[in-house]
Amino acid sequence: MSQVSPDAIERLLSRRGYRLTSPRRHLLEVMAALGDHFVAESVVTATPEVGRATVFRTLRLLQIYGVVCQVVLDDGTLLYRLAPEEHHHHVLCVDCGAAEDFSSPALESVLREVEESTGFTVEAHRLELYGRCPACRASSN
Amino acid sequence: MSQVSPDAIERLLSRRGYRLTSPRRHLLEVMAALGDHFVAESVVTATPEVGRATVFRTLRLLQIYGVVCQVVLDDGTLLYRLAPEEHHHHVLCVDCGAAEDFSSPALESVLREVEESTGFTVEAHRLELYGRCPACRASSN
DNA sequence: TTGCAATTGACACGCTGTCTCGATATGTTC
DNA sequence: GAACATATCGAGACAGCGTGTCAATTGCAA
Repeated sequence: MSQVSPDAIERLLSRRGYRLTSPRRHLLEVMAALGDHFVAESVVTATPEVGRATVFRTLRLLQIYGVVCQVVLDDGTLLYRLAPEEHHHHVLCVDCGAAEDFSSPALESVLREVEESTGFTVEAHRLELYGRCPACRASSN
Repeated sequence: MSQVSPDAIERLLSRRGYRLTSPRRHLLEVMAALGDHFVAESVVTATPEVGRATVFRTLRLLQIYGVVCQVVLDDGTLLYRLAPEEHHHHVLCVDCGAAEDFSSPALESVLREVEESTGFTVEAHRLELYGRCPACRASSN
């Protein structure tokens, strides 16, 4: 599950009729460099030459196409993340903030179950796990 | 899975050494009256005699004791909800905003699976489902 | 090269939640 | 039931994160 390359993202956007502007290229690079996951504000400060509004607009655009995904922390804080294309979820370390992706076919049956018992049609979902990564667990003992 | 009564909540707080102040009683009543789920701001405006900070402080306190839970909407908006005591999740209707609780024993095995494959210890999680409730589905056809 | 719609940047605004700090009220003790 | 210690409160300024507006700019198709 590796990260999508900035190049691939540019092709995706241009295929959809979006313009490849220099702010957009710039933002993609910066996000790739920020790595793992980041707060929107880091992107804003890392790109002084790109306007605040543009950062958030781009973030939203990329979210729509699944290039960027949101991560909700324990306390409700939102992080962003250049995401693998497949649908996935996150496990977050509450100590060091490390994040890892996972996908779970078994979750599908949970959804099916809920659809039956509630009568809702489930179209999307969000699953975040909070815990401790191996490294932090080792160092805290 | 019925809502905890304001009375029971008061007993819980007093058992833990918290004071039963009149703002707290008042807030509990208002939240119960707001029902289903609500934005923090509704509580603030519904209780002009209680200060803004107190509303949020109380909300946080109640969250810690599991009396109130957060609901994350599709777009990242936070709602609050007087919650049943057991651990549970939400299904939300993206059309009308209706919310329903559910609990899923099957989710446990998903967590176990993730622990094994990632090496993380999972201590908490958050699962929200977004979809359409029976009523909205019926009316949109 | 030109024309125009998409996009941008600057900046003010808005929403949600927090901090501070002097004033107040609660539960306990005597 | 009065006094005390302190948890809690209210007001209001502040902070973080995101959005709306609108004139200026730019990508790109013709």
